[in-house]
Amino acid sequence: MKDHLTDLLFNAVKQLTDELDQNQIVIERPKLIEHGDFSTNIALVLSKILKKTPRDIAQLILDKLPETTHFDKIEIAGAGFLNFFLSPFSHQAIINQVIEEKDNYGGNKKGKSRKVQIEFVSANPTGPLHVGHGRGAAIGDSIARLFEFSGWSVTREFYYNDAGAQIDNLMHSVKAHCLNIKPDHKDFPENGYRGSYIADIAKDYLAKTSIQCAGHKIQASGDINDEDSIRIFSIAYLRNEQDKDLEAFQTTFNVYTLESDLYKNHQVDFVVNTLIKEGHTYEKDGALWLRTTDFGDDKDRVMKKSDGDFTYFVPDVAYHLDKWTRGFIKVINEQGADHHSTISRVRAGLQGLNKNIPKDWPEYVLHQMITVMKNGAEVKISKRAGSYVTLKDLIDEVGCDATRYFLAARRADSQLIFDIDLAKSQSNDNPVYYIQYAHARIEGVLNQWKGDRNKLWIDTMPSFETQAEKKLIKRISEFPEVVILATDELAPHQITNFLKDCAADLHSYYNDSKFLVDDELTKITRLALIYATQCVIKNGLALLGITAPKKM
RNA sequence: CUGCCCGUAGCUCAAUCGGAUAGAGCACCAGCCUUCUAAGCUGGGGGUUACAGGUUCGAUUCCUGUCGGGCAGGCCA
Repeated sequence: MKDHLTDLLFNAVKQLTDELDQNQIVIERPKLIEHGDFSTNIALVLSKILKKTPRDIAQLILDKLPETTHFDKIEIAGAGFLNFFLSPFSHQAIINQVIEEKDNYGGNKKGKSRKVQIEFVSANPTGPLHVGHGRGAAIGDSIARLFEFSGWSVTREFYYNDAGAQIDNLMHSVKAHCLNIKPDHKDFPENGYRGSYIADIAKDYLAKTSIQCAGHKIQASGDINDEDSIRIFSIAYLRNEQDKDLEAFQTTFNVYTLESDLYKNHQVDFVVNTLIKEGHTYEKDGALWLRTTDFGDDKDRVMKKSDGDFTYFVPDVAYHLDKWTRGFIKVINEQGADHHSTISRVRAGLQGLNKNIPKDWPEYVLHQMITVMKNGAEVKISKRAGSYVTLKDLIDEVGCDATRYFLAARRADSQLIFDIDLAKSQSNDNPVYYIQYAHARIEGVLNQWKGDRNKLWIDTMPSFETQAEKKLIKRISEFPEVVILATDELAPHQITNFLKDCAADLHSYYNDSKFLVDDELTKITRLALIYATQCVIKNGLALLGITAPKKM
């Protein structure tokens, strides 16, 4: 419909001037129903070129537009906007289309089955997942669902930093507990983790428990001096915990990549050697440096420390080379904003490999930090201090659906305040229930009708008269465009906003009109409309990983 | 000090890559259930979009500066 309108306008404008190409024609969806179903500002854009007032130009374009069955009315409004109002013929077509496509309505094939990889959460296995990881999970998983709905072949991936100094830290913390050295003791590792979960790990380790992790059984030796065993057991323990939390959050992954494997398979060595060979490195102060300034960084970075270890971003580069080698032309990394400095380093490292990797590859979505409030005070999240608001706590207290909604409903790049008490007290009138309620209400009506909803279809020209009906039809017709927008912008919150509006339109309609009326034609028409709405809400909620209940 | 993100109703957040009268929810006020789910609807109050300039038909959006918040700038991850 939008494309059709663009064609019509382009052909009309061509008769006035040839100084305009097709992609300059912008079709918008007006906010107010009084402004129609579509509108264009083309006359305002042309006023400078044609040296006429926008309203005069709008009239000229209007005169050149051919007759069409799609629109009832086209009018000039405001400063010179052209507003288009859909005809009953179009209303019928839209509703029937939704009913026909059902679960697929709103999706598209723009991805053409191309591969996209989305990495998110990627928490270090040094503690339970907290609210910040939850935000990453909600946003990352929803982006993945959006890409699937847009016809991409999606791989969801989780990267474990299971090597490096923080893991040693973890091991020493657990070991201290095994030796009965508590966090407040002077011999407890200075940078150790002080959360109570460390004691749990130590207890299970001493009890020689076995843990299921990534399909393998990891058995604790119970030997206090066996640091490797403590390390492996601790990682397995925490990975297992994280997996359970993510499962409860309706989030799954296809691939888990371990940092330690990048060392084992010599991928890190390969990256370092290639960078040396390509002449992007130098030695200084006993360390090996990468000249990232060649690629836009403001400072060169150390790759290999004077003690022989690599800095964290070197395996990151190796990991991304691996992604590239696996054929992912499109890669999206969802991370916390505290990682923003790694972007330039990873990209610089990849450029230095001279493998024709695009400069802006991979793409990043960075979510800002969450401020957690509890009992009117800010909770500082610190793994080392052991203060926590875990994802599990949230799911238990607020519920999976509401938590996912809340965390996905805001732009990633705005800081947000999560008030635990407020979330709990409002759990009953949380916006997500408002949307789910609309879905359940429709289900109730359809059940009482007792007809076969799969045979719902409008085959005579419908007469939708009320504002409520027109608004609702316009809304559901916008869904495919919202999906495209949300996917292009990597912004799931567009879906939550849309659903809230869609539910509001439905509730208004519900209070405005009765559906199960005596007149058969009116009844079928109205039921078809709300059934179509139910499909849209269901599909939208699915993009957010939120359930669509039939009863509430 | 430098770079990135942000600043919108009392509070939490939107605003279709520059559009029409800046919108929702919570909170507050007044109405609506003998009829399909009142977890709902209808109406009302509440704004100099941090501030000052600039660009143009038109700015919450783009540019410059100031103020305020967050995150980075470790041979930590």
